Amino acid sequence: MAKKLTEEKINEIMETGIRVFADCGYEGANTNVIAHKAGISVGVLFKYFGDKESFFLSCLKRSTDILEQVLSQVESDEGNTFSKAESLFRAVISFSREHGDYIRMYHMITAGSNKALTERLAAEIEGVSSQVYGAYIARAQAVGDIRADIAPEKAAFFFDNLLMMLQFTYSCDYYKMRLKTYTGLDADDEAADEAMIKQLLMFVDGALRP
Amino acid sequence: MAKKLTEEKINEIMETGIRVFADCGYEGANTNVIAHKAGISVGVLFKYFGDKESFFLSCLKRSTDILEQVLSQVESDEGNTFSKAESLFRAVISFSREHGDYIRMYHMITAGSNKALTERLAAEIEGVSSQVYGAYIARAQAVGDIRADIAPEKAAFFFDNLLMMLQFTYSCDYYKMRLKTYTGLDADDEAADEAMIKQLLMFVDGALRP
Amino acid sequence: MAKKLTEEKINEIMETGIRVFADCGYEGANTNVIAHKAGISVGVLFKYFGDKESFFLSCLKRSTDILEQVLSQVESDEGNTFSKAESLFRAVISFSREHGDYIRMYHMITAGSNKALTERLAAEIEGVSSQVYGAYIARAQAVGDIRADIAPEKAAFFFDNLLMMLQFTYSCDYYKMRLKTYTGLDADDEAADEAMIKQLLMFVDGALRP
Amino acid sequence: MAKKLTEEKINEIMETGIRVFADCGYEGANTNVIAHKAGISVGVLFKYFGDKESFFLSCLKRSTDILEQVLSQVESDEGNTFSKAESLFRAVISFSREHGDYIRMYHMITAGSNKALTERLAAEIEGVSSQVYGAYIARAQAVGDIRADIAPEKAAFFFDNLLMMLQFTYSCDYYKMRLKTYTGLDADDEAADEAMIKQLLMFVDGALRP
DNA sequence: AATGAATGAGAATTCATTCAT
DNA sequence: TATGAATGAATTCTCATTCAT
Repeated sequence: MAKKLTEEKINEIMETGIRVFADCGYEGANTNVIAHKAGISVGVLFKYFGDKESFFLSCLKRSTDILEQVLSQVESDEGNTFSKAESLFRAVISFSREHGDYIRMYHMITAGSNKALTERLAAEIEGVSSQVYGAYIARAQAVGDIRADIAPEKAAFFFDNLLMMLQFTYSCDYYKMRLKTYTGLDADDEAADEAMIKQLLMFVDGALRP
Repeated sequence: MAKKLTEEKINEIMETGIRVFADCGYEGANTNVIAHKAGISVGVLFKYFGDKESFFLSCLKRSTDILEQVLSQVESDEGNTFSKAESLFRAVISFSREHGDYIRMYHMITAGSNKALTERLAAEIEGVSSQVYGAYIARAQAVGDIRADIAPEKAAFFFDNLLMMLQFTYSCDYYKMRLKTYTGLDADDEAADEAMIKQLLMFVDGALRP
Repeated sequence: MAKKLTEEKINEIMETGIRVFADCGYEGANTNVIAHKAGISVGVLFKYFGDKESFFLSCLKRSTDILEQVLSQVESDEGNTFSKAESLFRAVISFSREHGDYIRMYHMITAGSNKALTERLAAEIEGVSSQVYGAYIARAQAVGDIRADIAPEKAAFFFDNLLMMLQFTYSCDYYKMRLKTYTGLDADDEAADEAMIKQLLMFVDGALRP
Repeated sequence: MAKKLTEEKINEIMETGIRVFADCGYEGANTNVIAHKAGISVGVLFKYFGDKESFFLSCLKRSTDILEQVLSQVESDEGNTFSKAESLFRAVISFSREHGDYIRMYHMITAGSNKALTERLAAEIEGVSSQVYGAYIARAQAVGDIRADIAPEKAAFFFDNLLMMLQFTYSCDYYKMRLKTYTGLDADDEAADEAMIKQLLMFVDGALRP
């Protein structure tokens, strides 16, 4: 049986890992369970990924890569500053809903539990979104869509802050609850998205427009 | 050996717990290690706090209580909408620096790994800050300091989102790195706070002022 | 507070111990719980009884002593062989009901769990009933109430065997169940005693009468 | 390491368990010790048997099954009431000698320490011997070998009582001592069996014959 | 190369016993 | 002398990792 694992199978394994890590946390995740759910033997898991930590890092890399890909795509689309913001909001919400595991995984690790991991992480995540949003704000500023009195890199930072919270809000149970408590909106109800997006656009517009 | 633990000692144990939970996560934290670091025997830990989960909940309660206390204090202070915002920013930054463990603990748990815990958590954290910020925005709106076209509860929500990210930024290593990447600022350098606060004030002012 | 424990209090402590040991077994019994139930501090328990094992042995001694006392009393009463047997059966049943803990304690230890204990036990229990029943059978034989073809010590042994099972039957839940399964009788229903005693008398009478 | 345990090995593990449980009682038995004695890792013990209680129940089931098997075999053999009784006595003595652990295990649990276990036990042990002896007595009665004035189920009960004590006598140290004290016989000396069997036969014969 | 059974170090929790008060 | 809080060794059970097949 010299049938090496296909790339597709490897991705499937990581997807399973992402799901389990997101649900159970790093320590709480069980490699035996992950292997079983992925339909492989533990032997393969360890042969291909080394050990639990390396496997986790691989999963994390994959999830941030995919997120980055989606955001870059949106940012590079046509459109003016304002309409692009709307597209970004929509993309973030829909991505967070569909791939909540990725977000939660990212969220979990940025909380900095497990010092050793976080440190080894620094290199791995290279600012997922900072390039994307930095570029977005820079372009907006270039065409005069951004007030001049706020430093563009600060603006990009605050903008990203709002988007990160948007991610959490649409993927983590706790943040869904929090949304409900604050605004009465249900994160799982797509019909409510318009209201959220409209208000957020106004908020950001006010904050950034010259 | 027959001297009952003072309340102070109990608090000290919880502080140790908060630090370790914040560093290692819930599953990653080792009760033997916590007891050792706190200078007590494991027996005491379990006698006073029941089991690991209850101990964790006690630690969490303590950290959120203290945060809430600080925020309420600031919010109830004198001052107009604008100056109060500045006070809040300062308070959040300074609290996050001093009690980073509290924030990281909170951050970690809201990421939602360990489903069982998160659920049992819902009741415990009753929106730490939602009342505080809700009240702040409501009062601001009452005196006409807030634009009318954004729903006040949405405004409070976005406002809180920014403050939560501020907390993370000044307490979690990953977010400090992120701040550096975006803005070049060093979260540990207090001299840099003014710039951050000033820019954030402008951002929020623009977003909310009528 | 130089008030030494009264003998009465010591007995009360042992009674508590007997109850708990009988309910939970030796390893299952918790000295802290026993002390608490007895209304004393663990300190006292260990000061007066040395350690858990010694305390257990004291409890055991007490329970067998009391059993022996009751049986001796009955055996030394007036009456012929036959009526004395009936008195013994009644006494055993009523004692087993009232002081089931004693019997269960005895039962437990004779099962030989906890090797170390059983060995140290040998000396402690000096045949609780062998003297009593030996004497009974000897006397019966002396007056010609016992068939000559069975060796009197064997007869006493089989007789005691039946009485021991009677003890278990009226004190241990498992044996109560067993009685029900076999005969339909309810060990807790005193009205059913007459049937049991009558049948047992006939059985023994047939087995022993010349 | 990847060779699944043979059924034989699994039985060997249970035999070890039976021995240790019989020696130390349920609470006193140490799973690490059992695994070590059985030549396996603790991991295997828990993988195959779930937890300590389940393992105990498995051991108990095995020991009662085997006892029942032996008794049923004897009871279904050829022979009249009297000769069958003799066969039963011989079988019980030899089984108790050979598999003393089984008997002590059974004895221990029927003593009823550890309430929870005893209850869960009720269902497991379905009267090991009551069917066997009930059938034996019923058949004897059918052919007129049993006196009519004792109810057959009572007769079976007393008969079983004597056999249970016979089991204890030939497997538990305490009961061996007791035998010695009463009769001077040595339970470990097979040469002495004839005397015991003969006397017991006479006792039972007198008790039951019409 | 893949499997998955076995391993055993490690973690939570209990409880007999001590000893400062 | 009595107390009962504190101790920490011991116990059950888990799970990352290995390696014989």
